[in-house]
Amino acid sequence: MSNESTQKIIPIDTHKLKVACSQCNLRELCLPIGLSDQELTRVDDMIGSRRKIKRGQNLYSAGDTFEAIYAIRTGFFKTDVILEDGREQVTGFQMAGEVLGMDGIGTDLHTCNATALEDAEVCIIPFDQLESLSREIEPLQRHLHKVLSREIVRDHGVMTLLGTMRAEERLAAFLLNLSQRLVARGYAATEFHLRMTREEIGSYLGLKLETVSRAFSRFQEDGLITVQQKHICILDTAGLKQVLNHQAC
Amino acid sequence: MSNESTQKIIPIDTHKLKVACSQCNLRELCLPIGLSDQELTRVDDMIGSRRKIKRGQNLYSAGDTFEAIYAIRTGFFKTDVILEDGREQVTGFQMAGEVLGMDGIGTDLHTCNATALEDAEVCIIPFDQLESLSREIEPLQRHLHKVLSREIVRDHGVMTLLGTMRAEERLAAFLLNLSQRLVARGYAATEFHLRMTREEIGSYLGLKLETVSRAFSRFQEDGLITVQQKHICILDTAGLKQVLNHQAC
DNA sequence: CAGGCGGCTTGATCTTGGTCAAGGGTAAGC
DNA sequence: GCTTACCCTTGACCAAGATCAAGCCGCCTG
Repeated sequence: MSNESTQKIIPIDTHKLKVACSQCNLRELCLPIGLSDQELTRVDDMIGSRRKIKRGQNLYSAGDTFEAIYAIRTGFFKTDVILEDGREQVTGFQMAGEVLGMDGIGTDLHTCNATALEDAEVCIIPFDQLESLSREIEPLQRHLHKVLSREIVRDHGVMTLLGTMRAEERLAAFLLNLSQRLVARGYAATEFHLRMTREEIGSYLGLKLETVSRAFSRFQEDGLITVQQKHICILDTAGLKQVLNHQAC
Repeated sequence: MSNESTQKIIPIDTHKLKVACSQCNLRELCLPIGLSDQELTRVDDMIGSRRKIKRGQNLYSAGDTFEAIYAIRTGFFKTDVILEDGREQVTGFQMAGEVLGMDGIGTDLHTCNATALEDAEVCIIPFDQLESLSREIEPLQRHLHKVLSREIVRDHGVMTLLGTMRAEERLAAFLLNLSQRLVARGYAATEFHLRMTREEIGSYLGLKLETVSRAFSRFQEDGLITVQQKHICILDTAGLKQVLNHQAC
């Protein structure tokens, strides 16, 4: 993975270094399958550049003019909305292979902040070029629509979580979702480092950080997981799923 | 407005009666502005038929195969997700000029139920035809993307409401949002009939029906609104907005 | 017109999660 | 290596909203 970068001797401007989509191991997450070589080349040409974002920096902020969407190559992000009175709502956590910035299409302004929770790199997908290309490449168009739609469905899931679940159910759902997405990327399902703080988890789940902390402790007491700061091991996936289905009290 | 229909003497099968988009007074809500006559004709051709839905019936249900999205001509809908254990989360209320069904694009299956809360009529927009046409008509493509994106942003708003607001703030936000959307359709801003039950409002807002009822009563005591069953008058819009900004206790 | 039902309101009580506070661990910076 | 700052945990207490319960209103149906 990091072979490429550690072996390089000659200094290269990585911003200009082109890692073609056609070569990217995240391809199946970002692009439709079944594109012809020629079509893939055109996609490669569209994604002209990449951008590195340091931990803590914003990829974009609410109010920025919308020009592109972003495919995450490496790193981990949160998106959030800040209310006038300062309250924060984290609307999602995004990892490699996922797409950021679609909130801006509707108004040509970004409506939320996207912040790197660890050093990250994204592919910049200029949206007008994407629209143009997807008018010509039908599978690309279809894929874009699917990505947009899945975001809507994902949001419905979060609404359901916030509207109907109690604290421990929410955290169980959160851990299981994270685990599942890591598996899809080839990582271990049961052991991982959280990139976000308890407060950010709490904001996402509609809970206070103390409640998140207590729920972690409770899960640990019950033998469902082990917690050491941000290092989580899931010991009993089935048990976590039961927490989810155990509705009410 | 209703001149057209009241003046018709000859009985006509309204299912076959074509009310062209080009003639529809909701056009500016469904379609981009600036289409040429020729383009509008092609859109008219695409939207082949309409469908009436009786109060209480579903336009589509979770699990149905996805084939079309729907533009509401008349009536009022709710969309909801039912969890395995029976819990319901209402994900939105939709009125004339709004678009339903975009949750199905991602998986080719609808992921929620769309239920008419009053007798309704929708325009059926076959999605493959819409994709095809939007590959040719750039403003149509752009518009579709904006509609999808705005749905995402709307969902973020609901997530914020569910994640950070207390009961009375939620209800105030709900009433103001409803009022604003009615105004955009030429209705009175301050007086309207709720089409949904307290329980459905509660599900949408992540509250129990009793809490919704109490919040209504509280607003009435405070002189912000009058409530008679489902008939609402907003007496003090500014006051409701203050409830929203008054954060915490 | 009577009866029944669905939906709404209101009160009393309980529970979950929020709030406030103290203390400890870890990692980054001097 | 020490200090500092951030993050996390845990406890005690509190309050918002859920739950349980009773009764009412208005509408639909027979």
